[in-house]
Amino acid sequence: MNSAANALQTTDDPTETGAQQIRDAIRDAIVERRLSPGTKLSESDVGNLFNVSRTLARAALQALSYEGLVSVAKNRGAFVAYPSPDEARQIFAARRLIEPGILREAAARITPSEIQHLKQLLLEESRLISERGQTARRAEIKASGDFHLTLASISGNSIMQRFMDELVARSSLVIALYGQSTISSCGHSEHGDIVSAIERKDLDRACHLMVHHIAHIEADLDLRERKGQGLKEAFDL
Amino acid sequence: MNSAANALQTTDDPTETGAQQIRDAIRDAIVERRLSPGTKLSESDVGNLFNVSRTLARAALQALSYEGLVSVAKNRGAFVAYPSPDEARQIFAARRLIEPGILREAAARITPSEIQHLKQLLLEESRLISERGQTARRAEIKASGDFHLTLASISGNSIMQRFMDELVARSSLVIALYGQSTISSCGHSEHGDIVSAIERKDLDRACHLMVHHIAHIEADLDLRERKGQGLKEAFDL
DNA sequence: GCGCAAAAAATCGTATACAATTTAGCCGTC
DNA sequence: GACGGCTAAATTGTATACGATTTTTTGCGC
Repeated sequence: MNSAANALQTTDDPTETGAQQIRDAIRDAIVERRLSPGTKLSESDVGNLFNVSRTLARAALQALSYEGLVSVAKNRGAFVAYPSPDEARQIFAARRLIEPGILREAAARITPSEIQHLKQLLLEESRLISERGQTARRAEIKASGDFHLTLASISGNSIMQRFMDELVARSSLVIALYGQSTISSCGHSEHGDIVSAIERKDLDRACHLMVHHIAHIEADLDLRERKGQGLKEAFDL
Repeated sequence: MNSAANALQTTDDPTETGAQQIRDAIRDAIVERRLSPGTKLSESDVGNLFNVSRTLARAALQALSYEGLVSVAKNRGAFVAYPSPDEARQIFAARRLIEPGILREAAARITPSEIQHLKQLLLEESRLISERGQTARRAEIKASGDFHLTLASISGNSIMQRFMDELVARSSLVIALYGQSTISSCGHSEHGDIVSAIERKDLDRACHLMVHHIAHIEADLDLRERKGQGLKEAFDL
């Protein structure tokens, strides 16, 4: 039995149905960049990988398509989403639109222990940045997103939290595709600045920092149309 | 053959798979309040109603659960969502957070023909308000939401548009549950005011109006906890 | 060798079948 | 008459089966 199948046993939350576990497993793989954009996810393959029927594999893929992490083409199958530059811009535009509002909500109801939790996240992030190895890189990617998701969770609005879940996950895909700087942590210190501003109750400053932080992430992208991977374009430059 | 099954034939978009058509049909029924919150949607019943297998019925119900219009409990089945007062507050909080941003985006790129389109919507809304009959009421509900969705579409961000789709649909459920005033059109004139402000390029004013408009809708709700329909609470008052 | 048509394989869309769980009814006991 | 457990019916969870569509391979003529 392979490791993917084993992974399912580990999270034996009885309230979660099989398809949901598979969905979560694949989502993690996409967000942590173990699955590249454009990778074909055939229903049979996914089913075999997790030792379940195509029925469950299909349900999981459908779910991921609602989140925009997988694109399914009728009669052609499912693929890890390959966001276009325009989609990428929309994702970051949405984040610039949403996150300041979430930040205000979060700052208004944040407790000292939650501030402590945020600082803990920052520490963890720093630790991962200094570490080397692919495992650390993957954990770092996730940790960077977790900062934004934690703020959303503190805001107390589970609907906005779900929207942010989607946007952060899709951002990870975009960065995998169009990111330039090898150091994905370019914005880590900005996280710290935002926490500081929250602590000082300087909401305007915090929002300002947040908007710029998102803009910085986007500025690190090279959002030029790439026609398929490994085409003529790759050679006759 | 019943009318629901016929309804499927009408929208013969070959790109839409069967489950999607059923999903859309049920969604419309929920948004137009032909299905009440809490109604049980058994997979077999849905399948029979649309003359398809449980497979497709299940897929449609799953899809609706991702949109928050249907809640599915493991091993217990699917029900038309019965949003709690807290959920209702979150929905409107999310709209207050999102819609001003969408409005700014939309106003920045709106064309004269799109302004014309918005005014057309307002006229249509007025017409429906003056008409009587349940059909007109349902159309009015949809038209009222369409105003907000059209703004989202003008904003050009398809991700935010999808978020708004969900929020507007769920708002309709909330109003069905907790709405007080018989006249759901209490906020119609506010739509007109917003368009006027957009036309004058007075963005701040438009946003201000929008936030208050949403607040007005929410203020018309009686967000007190109702324990199930037809419980003791209904008698020993 | 290259292009193109037809056959073969792979993959998806949907229906049906069976297992597992929940719900409802029934009956005996207190 | 109310309560608790047992059985049967209904409903969901998952697997398998089959037809339809797409993709790949094959084979032929040029």
